[in-house]
Amino acid sequence: MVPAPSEQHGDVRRLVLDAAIAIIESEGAESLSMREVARRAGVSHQAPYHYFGDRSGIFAVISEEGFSSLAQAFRNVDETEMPAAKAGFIAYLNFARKHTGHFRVMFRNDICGVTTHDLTAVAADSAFDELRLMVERITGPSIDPKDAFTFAAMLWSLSHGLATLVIDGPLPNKIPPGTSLEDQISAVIDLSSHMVALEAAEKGLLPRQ
Amino acid sequence: MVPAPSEQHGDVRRLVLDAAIAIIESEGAESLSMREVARRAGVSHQAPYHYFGDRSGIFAVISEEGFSSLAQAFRNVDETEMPAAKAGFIAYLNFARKHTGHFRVMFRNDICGVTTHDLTAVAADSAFDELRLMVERITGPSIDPKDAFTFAAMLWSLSHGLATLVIDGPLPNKIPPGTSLEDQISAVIDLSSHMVALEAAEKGLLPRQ
DNA sequence: TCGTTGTACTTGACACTGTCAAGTTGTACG
DNA sequence: CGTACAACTTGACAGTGTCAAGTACAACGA
Repeated sequence: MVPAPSEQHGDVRRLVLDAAIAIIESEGAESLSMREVARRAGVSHQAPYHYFGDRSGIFAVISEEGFSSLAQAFRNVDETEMPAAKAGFIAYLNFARKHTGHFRVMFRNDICGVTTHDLTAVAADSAFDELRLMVERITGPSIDPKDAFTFAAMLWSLSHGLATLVIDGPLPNKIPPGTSLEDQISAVIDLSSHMVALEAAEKGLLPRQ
Repeated sequence: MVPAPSEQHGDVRRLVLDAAIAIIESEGAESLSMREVARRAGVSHQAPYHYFGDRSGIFAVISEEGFSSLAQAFRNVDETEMPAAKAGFIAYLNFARKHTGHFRVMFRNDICGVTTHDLTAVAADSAFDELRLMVERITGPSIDPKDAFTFAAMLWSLSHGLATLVIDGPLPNKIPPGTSLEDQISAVIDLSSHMVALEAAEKGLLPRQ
C-alpha cells in the first residue's frame, strides 16, 4: 500500500502516539488497546510494537513526553503578573487539563513505571528540578536545600492533588449550588497561594512581591 | 461440589472481593482480570459476574468500601494530641498506604465511576462531609460555608496529592541523600499543617488549641 | 407430593486482546 | 550484485470480558 502524503516515512511513530493519546484522553488509559491504536493509525496490529516494544513502552513514551512538556510549562511560567506560587498552580492545572491524556499516564507507575523506564525517570527529574527552581523564586535563594525539597514536595502535592481531583476525581460533583467549577478552582488556588505566601513570609523568607 | 466450611453460603462474594483487592494491591488495577480473581477465589470464571455485573462493578464496590472506610478513618481521627489538620493529613496518608488496593481504585473514574455508580458516589459524599466537619474543627464553626468548601477542597488536594505521589508517584525516588522517606513525609506534613494553621489564624478564625 | 420460582452458581461459546515468531518489502551500502 | 538492516505485515496462540444457556438446590404454595 502506498502511504498517503500525510503519513510519509517516519510519521507512523507519531501517528501511533497521537492515536494512543487521543484514546487515553477520551476513554482513559485502561481501555487503550494496541490493536485499536494500530487501527486508528492505519497500520497493522504489530506496527506499534516495532516502535514501542510493548504496551507499557507506549505509556512510558507518553509519560516522558508529558514530564518534558510539564518542565517546559514550568519554565514558561510568567511570574510578573502574580506570585510565583499562584502562577505555578495555574500552570500545573492548565497542563493537566490541556494534556489530560499525558497527565493520566504520567503518574501511573503500574502501567509505565518511572521506576522501570529510565527516559521517563530522567524527564520526571527535570520537571522536579524546575519545580525546585520555582521554590527558590518563592522563598529566596537562601533557603536550606532540605527545606527547599520539603517545600517543593508540598507544592507538588497541592498542585497534583488539585489537578487529579479536578480532572478525574469526585470534586467537580461536589461544588455547592450557586458556584461554578471554575470559581471554586480559582478560590482554591487563591487560598493555596495566599497560604504559601504566609508560610514563606513567616519563615523569614522574602515573599517575592 | 460441597463447599468447604470456610466458604459457606454467601462467602463467595467476599472471597472474590478480597482476591480482587489483593491483586490490585500487588499488581495494580490495570492487571486485574476477572478470570484470575475467580481462579483465586476458587470459583468458576463467571461467578464474579453474578455478584458484580461486570468488571467495573467490582471496582465500584471496592471504591465504595474505600470511601466508607476513609470516612470512618476521618471520624476516628484523634485531635487531642495534635492539630486537627495534621491529624487529618496523617489519617489520609495512612489510609492510602494501608488500603492501597482500595485507594488506587477510588479515584479512577475511568474504571469505576463516581459519576456512574450511585453507591460509590454516596460513599464519596459521606467521606467529603466528614472532611468538611474537620474543617469546622480547624477553623471554628463560624466559617462561611463557601469558604469552608474551598478550605476542604484545598485540604483534600494537599492530602490527596501527597498520598498519590508517595504510593505511586515519583516522589520516593527523589528524596535527597541523607534523609529517609519517612522523614521527608513528616517534614511535608509538618510544613503543611503549620501553613494551614497560619492561614486559619490570619483569617481571624480560631486556631484550635 | 408436586410443580414453580428464584438464587447461586457452572459450562460453553465468541470476539477481542497482547505478544511471540516468521515473513515481506524497500533502501542503503560495500 | 549481495547483503544487511529498518520498517513494517501476516499468522498464530493463550488469555480476556462477557453473552447465553444450562444445572443444582432450597423455599414455597397447592
